[in-house]
Amino acid sequence: MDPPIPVVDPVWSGVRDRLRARGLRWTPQRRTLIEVLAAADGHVTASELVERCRAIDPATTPSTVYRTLDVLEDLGIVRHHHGPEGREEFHVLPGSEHGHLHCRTCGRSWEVGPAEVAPMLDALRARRGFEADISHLALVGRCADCRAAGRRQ
Amino acid sequence: MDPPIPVVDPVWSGVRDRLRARGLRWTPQRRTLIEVLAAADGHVTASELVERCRAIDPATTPSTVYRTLDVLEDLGIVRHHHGPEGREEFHVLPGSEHGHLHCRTCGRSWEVGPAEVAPMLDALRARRGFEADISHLALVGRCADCRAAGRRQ
DNA sequence: TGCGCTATTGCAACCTATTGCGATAGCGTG
DNA sequence: CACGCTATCGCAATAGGTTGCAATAGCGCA
Repeated sequence: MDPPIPVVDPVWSGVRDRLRARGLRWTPQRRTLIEVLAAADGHVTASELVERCRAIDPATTPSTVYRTLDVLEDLGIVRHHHGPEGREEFHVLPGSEHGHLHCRTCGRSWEVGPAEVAPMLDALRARRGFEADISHLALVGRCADCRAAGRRQ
Repeated sequence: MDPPIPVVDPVWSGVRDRLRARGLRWTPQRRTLIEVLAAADGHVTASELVERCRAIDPATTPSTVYRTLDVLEDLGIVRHHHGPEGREEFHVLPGSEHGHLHCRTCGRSWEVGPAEVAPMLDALRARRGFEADISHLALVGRCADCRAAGRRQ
């Protein structure tokens, strides 16, 4: 048993079984990461996750976290996309698929729902047969506030 | 063919003056990078550029290349965006502004012109006031060939 | 419960990219 | 043409991220 995690959320409680069903294993390291992810909200960078895991288990190794994240992405439990600096950012599922807007000037970011990008995705699919993955989409630019304020770069 | 690079292209021949006009300098290291860029076609990663510079001048230092690329981007001579792995890729101007499509399965990439994404950009501008930078756009997904062939990941 | 297969871990080395700093060298000026 | 200001260079150190490999430890099975 694993008492330390009174996981109630069915998404998280099912992870163990989903791993096993694939012949993968449920390890203390993975348990730690799941714990961190369950508490995470919105976007987190990989290094933030490493840090939070270390807060729980100081022995946490970066490589383990990165490899586990790959596994979880395979399972569809997390999604990653590349932030404005090219760093990986993870987004915890469930939740609707969405892309991201990053303001180059102030650094804030927003989510864009499927509806807003659907026309473009449809056009790409129709004209080129290219099926784009919206959850990996990250648009960089300038937000309304920064434009109004005339702020640059 | 390309002889030893008697740069004729006005874009490249003008770089020196554009640098000077800004109080910046024309150095052998920058000349080397310009030479490499002039010969480059399409997209190149930063490390490819470092390597090619080393082929011309073995003493080339990575930091110099990276810093020079920043300067050239300021001048609007190159653009960078983040490839599927999050690595920086540079694109040489001139040429129309465009985004990129990366096939997750086969790794190939294509360019998308302004027309194809304009509707989305317009919608974002109208609804959120967000001015997205198309040249920084990179969409990841699966191309027509891979979809037709039923290839996955 | 004990055994064995093999997924996973942790370490260390490596790669890409960035930054601080003293030394060097463009280039505008006199 | 020499001088001096300062942009740029090269080095070394650092950070984020990845990978190969030997050792460890889940977990299915008898």
